[in-house]
Amino acid sequence: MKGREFLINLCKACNDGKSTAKLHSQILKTGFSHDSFLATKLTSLYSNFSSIEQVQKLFDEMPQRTVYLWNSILRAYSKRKRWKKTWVLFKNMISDEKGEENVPDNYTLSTVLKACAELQLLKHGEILHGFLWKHEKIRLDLFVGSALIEFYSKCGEMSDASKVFNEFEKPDVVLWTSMVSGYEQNGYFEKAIAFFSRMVLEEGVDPDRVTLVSLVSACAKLMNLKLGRSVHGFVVRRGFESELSLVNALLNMYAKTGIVKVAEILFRMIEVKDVVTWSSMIGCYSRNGASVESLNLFNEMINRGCRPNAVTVVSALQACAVACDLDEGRRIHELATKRGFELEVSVSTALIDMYMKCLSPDEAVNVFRKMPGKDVVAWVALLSGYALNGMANKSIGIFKDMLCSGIQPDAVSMVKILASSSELGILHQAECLHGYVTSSGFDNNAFIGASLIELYSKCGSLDYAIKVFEGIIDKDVVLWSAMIAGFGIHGRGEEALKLFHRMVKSSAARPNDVTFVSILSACSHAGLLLQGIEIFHMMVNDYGLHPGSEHYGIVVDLLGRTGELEKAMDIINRMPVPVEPHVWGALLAACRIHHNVEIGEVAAKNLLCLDSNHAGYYILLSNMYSVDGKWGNLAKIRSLIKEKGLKKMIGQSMIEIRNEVHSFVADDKLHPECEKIYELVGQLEVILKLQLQHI
DNA sequence: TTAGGGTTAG
Repeated sequence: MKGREFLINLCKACNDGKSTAKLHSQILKTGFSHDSFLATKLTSLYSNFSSIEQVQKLFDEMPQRTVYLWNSILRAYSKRKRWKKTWVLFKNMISDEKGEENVPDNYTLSTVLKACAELQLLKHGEILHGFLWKHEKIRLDLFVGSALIEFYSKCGEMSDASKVFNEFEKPDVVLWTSMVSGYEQNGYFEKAIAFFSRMVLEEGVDPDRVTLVSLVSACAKLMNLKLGRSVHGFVVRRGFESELSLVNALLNMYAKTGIVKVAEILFRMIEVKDVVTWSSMIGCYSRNGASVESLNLFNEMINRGCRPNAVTVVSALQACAVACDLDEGRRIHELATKRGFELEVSVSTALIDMYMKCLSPDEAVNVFRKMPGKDVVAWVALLSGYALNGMANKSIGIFKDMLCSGIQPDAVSMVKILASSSELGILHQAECLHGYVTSSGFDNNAFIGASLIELYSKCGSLDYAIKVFEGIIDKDVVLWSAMIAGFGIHGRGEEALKLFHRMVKSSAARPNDVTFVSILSACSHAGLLLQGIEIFHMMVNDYGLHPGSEHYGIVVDLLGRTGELEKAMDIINRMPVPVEPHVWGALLAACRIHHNVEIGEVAAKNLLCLDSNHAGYYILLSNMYSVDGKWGNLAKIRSLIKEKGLKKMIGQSMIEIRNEVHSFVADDKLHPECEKIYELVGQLEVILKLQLQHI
């Protein structure tokens, strides 16, 4: 048996494909090819160093198939994430006539359960679990236990995962971690944290780096920066800073909670970055509106030789969408095509979103057409994109097509569909969608409720909006804000104020920055100057909120409408946040109304510095000149518009006849064209809504 | 021969 021992030693020395092949030929030469131990060793060596085809070939040639050999081939497929094949092989294993000891053991079960988890084969996994009831020794193996927990949590069955966990008297850190991450991945973030606390405080189990990754992810999802920071401290104390997955999780936590500066410092401190590190930081910038930084980092990543993956591209495309940078978006599209992940659902969807936000709907539609597996997110990106590009009339058709394709909307998509429909203002359509919401059981969703209120408000039916609002018992801040905004857009400022005070006095909801946008603009539209200013002070002094450019814009609008142009100018000069174009725009519009060319020119100058390609602002300025008879200046502006080739999107009118929506350019020909339609349909029931829509 | 983890789209 000397030769066998020699071969076994040779196995230990094998560290690449070449030496494995050499060993294989020696085994064949020395006549040990029937030795099941050597065969298994050889299979796992091939599994490590060669292609799966070679492993399979070797397996097929084996005269005897022991459970060890089966385990080796199952692992070879599982390691390569070939889950379907792993499952099929397992089925072959249990019905194999060549096998002598083909009863699956703990190794087999943990590998196959993983395949069931990845393939979401709940029933199959449950049968395997049933089989284990007769084999306690295997069932209580820690590896099988963690595989079972992972299987149940990937199938969304956390109560079953918990039952498995409770069977273990002394679960190890991996089992505890499997539960923590199971809860985290199924959206039970509080439970994940509670489970972690139990593990550490009650059971005295020392968390390792993997446990901490799941914990940090839960903190990020809950925006629990306090706990997250303390975990960061723990990571540093324990010397886990070199664990990239953990640092990436921390980076992501700061990114998600909007602490960009800290994320930036952490990012620069990471010496060896991987694609996840880069993608997280690029995504951090995109989500926080820093599109220039995001795209610069994307280029830096490529220059440093790190290959972007689909996730990186999605984040970079978001930055293009934020910046309206169509050229850069197209370049990234090309890159995605070259790298072969253009057709991945998330990439295609991000492309649709980018093209739509860069106002190039045709390119978005091209991407959508090419997509192989359109899911609800892709459909909704298209639908919202049309609304954004002033073609909300197409949205409802897309929604119908989506339902016909068997795609069911979720809560987020319902919100988007309602928002797109609100661009049209067709009451009949709103009622249909409301019916759909009710029949699909989305009634109690506060976000959907708020969208319905907005939709009915924009369709002119404030009564329906109030009905929806009063019908929801647990009113949260989103709902209150939506209703206040509803009163606001109807010019019913007093009622908006009344509702705001009711909210403050009689509800648990605390007004946030959005609520203040709603109430301030309600005051502005109704010309309630004093009340508006009072609300603004309340926001700062009573609620400690920091007004953004949007709030300042409304205050400027408020002062501007009532002719307080100097005061408005003063507010702008003292703004602690960057002045965005719309603030100067509000002042310029006010100057036009009140014929103040002097301040108007200051506003225009600043405005055009910030955004020199917005045709609307030039037109606003030229209108101001024409009202005041400054024809020379007017001519200059007009020629500047021509020179720059700027075009203002033309307003359109929509008319719905039966179930068809028709749009017209809103000029003098509008009415005759409408009449034509009337003639066309004769005595048929016409018109639900006629609305001038500025695109 | 075996385990648990980090980035993305509406």
